[in-house]
Amino acid sequence: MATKRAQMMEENRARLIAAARKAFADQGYAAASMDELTAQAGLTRGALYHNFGDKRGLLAAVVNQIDAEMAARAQAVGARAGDGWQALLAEGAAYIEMALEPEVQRIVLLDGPAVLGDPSRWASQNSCLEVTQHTVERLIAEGVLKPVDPEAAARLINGAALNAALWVAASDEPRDVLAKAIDAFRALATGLLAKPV
Amino acid sequence: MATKRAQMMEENRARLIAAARKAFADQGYAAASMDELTAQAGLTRGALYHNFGDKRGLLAAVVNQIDAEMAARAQAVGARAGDGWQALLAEGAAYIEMALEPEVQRIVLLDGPAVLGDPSRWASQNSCLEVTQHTVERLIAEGVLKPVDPEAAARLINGAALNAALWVAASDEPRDVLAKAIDAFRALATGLLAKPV
DNA sequence: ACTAGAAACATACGCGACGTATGTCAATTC
DNA sequence: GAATTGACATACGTCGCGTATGTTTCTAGT
Repeated sequence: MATKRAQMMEENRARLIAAARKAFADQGYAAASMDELTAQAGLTRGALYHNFGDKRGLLAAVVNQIDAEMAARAQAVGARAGDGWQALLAEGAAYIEMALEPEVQRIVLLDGPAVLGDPSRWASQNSCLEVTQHTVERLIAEGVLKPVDPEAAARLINGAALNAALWVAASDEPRDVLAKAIDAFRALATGLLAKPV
Repeated sequence: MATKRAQMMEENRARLIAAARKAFADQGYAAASMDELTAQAGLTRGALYHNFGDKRGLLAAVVNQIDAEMAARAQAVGARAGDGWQALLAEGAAYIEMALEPEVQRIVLLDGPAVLGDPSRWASQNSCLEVTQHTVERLIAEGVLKPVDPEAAARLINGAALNAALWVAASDEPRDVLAKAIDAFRALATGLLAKPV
């Protein structure tokens, strides 16, 4: 069993993170109580401070988990698309749609940057961003995109997408607004094409 | 003098907002103490809760003030540019540069959305966004831009610009990175042109 | 196998901050 | 000129984070 101790610890960490995802998403980071949160996980604050150091540490762990899931989903969507250019558009649309989920929005887009600082400074620096950047790099190498800085392009693309998602989520008619947002996103993205259509 | 009372109240409001701008920018919203903040302004929490209701109300007032200043600056930059298209690019670059200021970044870009929710829901709905949207609408009417949804385009443009600014500010070599960001921004923006260059 | 040590977690406490309820004083109005 | 309104100060209750101390269980060395 390779240390029953470490196994229990990993399980407790997972339960705390799961409870935190729910609490942070439902009430927001500031309003979430560590006592309630840990009780929900069947533990106490002692476990929390031992595993994550402080409240911010717990948020960081939660963000990393969600970020990894998002990156995996975006990559899957991109892989399913035909050529690289379609993949980039598909990934962008995927980000917009993912950002509609309250959990992603509240934790990753609102509280995350405010509490942890700019995402580029995060330890596991934004897997989402890396996926986009890799796609951009490949397309530049293939001559599909203009030779812009890959990181800059990836940042702007993701920034536009995520901001659009906040707008869509806050609107009264998400379906209409989502269509407009994706439409405008595709238009913007064509600005990166080496040979405009 | 039209009521000395109202005059004093307006002055106190201004002093509180000024102290709050400094405190929120320096320490962040969560860490800023209302006691210190009000003392800095030569007042007490009584004045604060009477004028702004709660801590969020004070932040909202601060955000509105900064937002208005930013919009005015962007508009001035845009007016100074030649044609409408150049104005749009200039405004975008102006936003990126404004977002480099710690006050704007911390208060408007990080804490603002986290505490007050999505900017589109803010009472004095984002003057910055309105300026960009008006510019876009004019350019669409003139046939310079593709007929996309103006609000969507404005949101994406601002989102990209502000996100780029966060990146620039967090980087180790802001000058280099700023150039890359503006470069990529201009490339992206050309995607909106009806007749690509 | 037994003991010693450490680590994971629980419990108890202090500190600080927000929001409210009550009090006070100045300005406006009749 | 007196009363009332309202802007602001003061005092208090409550809550939540972080830390310091205690306890129990698992691992390791002999």
